[in-house]
Amino acid sequence: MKFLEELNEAQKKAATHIDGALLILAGAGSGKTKTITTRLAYLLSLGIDPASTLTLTFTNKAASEMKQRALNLIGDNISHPPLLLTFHKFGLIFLKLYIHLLNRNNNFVIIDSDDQKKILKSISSDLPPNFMSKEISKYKNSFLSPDEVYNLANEKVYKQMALIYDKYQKYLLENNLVDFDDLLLLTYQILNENKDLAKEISNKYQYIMVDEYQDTNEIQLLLLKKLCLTHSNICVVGDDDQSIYGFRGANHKNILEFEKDFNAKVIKLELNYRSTNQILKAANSLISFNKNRYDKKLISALGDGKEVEVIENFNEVAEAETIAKRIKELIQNGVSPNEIAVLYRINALSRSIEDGLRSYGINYKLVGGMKFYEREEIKDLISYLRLIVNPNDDYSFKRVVNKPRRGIGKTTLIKLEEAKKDKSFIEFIKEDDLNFISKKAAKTLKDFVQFINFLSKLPIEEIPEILEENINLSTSYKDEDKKRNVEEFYGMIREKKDLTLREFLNELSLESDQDKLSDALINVMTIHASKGLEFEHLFVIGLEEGFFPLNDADIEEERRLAYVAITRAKKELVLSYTKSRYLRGQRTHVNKSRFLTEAGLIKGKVALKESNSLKVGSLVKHKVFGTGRVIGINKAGNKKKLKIDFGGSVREILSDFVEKI
DNA sequence: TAGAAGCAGATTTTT
DNA sequence: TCTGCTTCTA
Repeated sequence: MKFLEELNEAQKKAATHIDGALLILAGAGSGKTKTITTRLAYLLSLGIDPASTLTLTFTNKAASEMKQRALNLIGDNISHPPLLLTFHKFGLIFLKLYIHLLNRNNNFVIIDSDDQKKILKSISSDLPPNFMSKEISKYKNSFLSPDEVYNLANEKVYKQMALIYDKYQKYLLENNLVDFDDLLLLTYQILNENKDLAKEISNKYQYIMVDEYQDTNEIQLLLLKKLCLTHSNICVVGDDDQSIYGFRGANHKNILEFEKDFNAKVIKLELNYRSTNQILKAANSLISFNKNRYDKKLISALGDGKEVEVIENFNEVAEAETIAKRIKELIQNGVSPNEIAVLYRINALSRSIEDGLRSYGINYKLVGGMKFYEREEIKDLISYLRLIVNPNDDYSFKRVVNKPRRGIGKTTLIKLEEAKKDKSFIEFIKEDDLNFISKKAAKTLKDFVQFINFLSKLPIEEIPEILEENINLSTSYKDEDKKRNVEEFYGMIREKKDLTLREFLNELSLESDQDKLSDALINVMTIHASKGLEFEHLFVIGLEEGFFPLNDADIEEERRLAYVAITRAKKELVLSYTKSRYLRGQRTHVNKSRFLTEAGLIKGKVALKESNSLKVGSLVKHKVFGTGRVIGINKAGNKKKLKIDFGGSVREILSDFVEKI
C-alpha cells in the first residue's frame, strides 16, 4: 500500500479509518480529494467488495474525477469499479428500480429547473416563476403537502402558492415527470415507507462516503441516515467554512452537527498545500469573524509568500484597466493564462472587467454562463426527443410545434388547447378532424404528428439524420454558434447508440457542462463558480459594501464566500474596490467592504452588525411544534422573539429555538 | 402570424 | 444597461 505513504499524518489517519462514522474537516487546499480517493483505494485494497461502497458527490465531474484517481491508485486488480455518483443519479437509479412502490411507472422523465419554471408559469402567471420554484422546493424539502402548505398559509400569496403547488404536483403525476427535488425526496419516501427495503439497501452499501458534506440539505441528511440504518460506516468530507449554497437549500448545520448526528470521530486537515501563508493569514483572520463554525486554522506548507494586495480605484473602468494591465504584464512575463483568474460576487460585475480585458487584447473565458444543454437550440432538440419518447408531453409539443416556423401560432394553439380537453395535443390531433382551424394548419399539425410517430420507431443513432433532413433546425438559426451547437448535439446522440432514447434523456438532464479548458485563456467567473478551483494569480473585484457583502441577510454566508474566494489563490492575491460603481444605468458611491478590515488587510474598526435572515413570511421549523410561518418579529433584549403561526396556532418563540427553512 | 416597439425588473445556482 | 416579456401593427 504505497499510496498511503503519500499522505501526511492527519490525512493518513482519515484514509485508514474504516469502521464507524467519520467527519473529515478538510480546509481549503488541504488535499481533500487525495485523502478520500486514497481512502477508497485503501478500502478496496483490504478486499472490501467495490459493490458495497457508495461514494456520493454533487457533480458528475467530481464523481468521475474521484473514480479515476481511486482506480489509478489501486490499479486494475479489482473485479468491478466502485460506485461513485451524484446524489441525484443515485436517486435516479433507485427510482428506476423502486418507483413502482409509489404506484408510478419507471418510464418517468426528469425535468430541469427551466422546465419547472415554464410549467409553473403556465399554472400561474401572476407570481414570479423564480419565487414559485423556490417556494415549492422549500415545501418539498420539508415534506409539506399542498394541503399542509394551505393550512400554514396566513397570507394570500401563500394560499395561492399552496394551490399552485397542488396543480404542479398533479401535472407532474399526470405526465409522469420527476423534478430534481423528487429524485431525492421520492427515494427517501420509498425507503421510509418500506422498512425491509431500507434495511436491504443499507446492508448493500456497507461503506458510504460523501463529498462536500457542507452542501447537503435536509433530505440528503435523512437519506444518509436511511443508508446507515444497519451500520455506521459513513465517512463525510467537507469544510463548514466553504458552505456557500445556503440559498439553494444546503443546510450549513448538517456539517456542524454531523459529529452529534452520527456519533462521529472528527479529523481536521489544516495543512494547506495550495496557498502561501500571507494568503492564508487573510483567510483565517476573515473567517474567524463567523460564529457558527468549527474552530480551525489553515497553515501553509509553502512558506510566507507575497503580501496580499488591496487596490483602490476611482471607478469600475479604472479598476478594469488596472487589473487588465497587471494581467497583461503577468502573461508577458510568461505566466500561463489559465493560472490567472478574476472573480466577483455577482455576474453583473463581469461587464466592466470584460471590457478592460478586451481593450488590452487579453483573451478570457467566462466560466459558468449558459450551460450547453440549457441553450435554446439544445432545449428545442431535447423537446423533440422527449416528444418522441412520450407523445403526451404537451410541454414539449408546445415548444417545438412551431420550430422551425410552420405557421402554427398562438391562436391555433389556444383553439387546440380548448378543444382537446383532457387529451394530450398529439392524441387529439390524431383523432380529431380539426375542422375548427384552417385546412392548412390542420394538415401541418397532422403531418407533424405523423412525423413524430415515424421518428419514434427509429433506433437512436438514426434520429439525428432524419430530424435534420426534415426540420433543418440547424439552418433555421441565424446564429453560427447555434448551428454549431445543434451539430454537436446530433453528434452526442449518435454516440449513444447503446442507450435507449429515454435513458439518454435522463442522463442528459443530470449532466452539467464540462468546460473545455483552454490554456490560452484567463478565467473570469463568479466566486460560486470558482469553488474547487485554484489559480496562481487571483484578482477579486468589487469588494464594496452592497456588492460584497451583497447584503446583510446572511452575512456569515457572505463571509464564507469571501473565504472561498481568497483561498483560491496560490501565490498572488489582489483584492480590489472602487469608490463608485456603475450598475443598471446608475452610478452609486460605494464604501469599501468590511471584509477587507476583517481580513486584516486595511486598518479600521470592525463593525459588528450581525443580523440573521429571518423575516416575516419565512418558513421555520421548531423541534416540537413543527413547521410554521413567521408572522411577526419583536426584540427581546438582544434576542429576537418571533410570532409564529403553526397552521392555526400562533406562538411566540425566541429565534434561537427555530431553524429557518 | 411574425417582427417591432414598449416596459418592468434585475444575487449567487453543483442537480 | 440589458434582457425578456407583453402589446402593437403590417
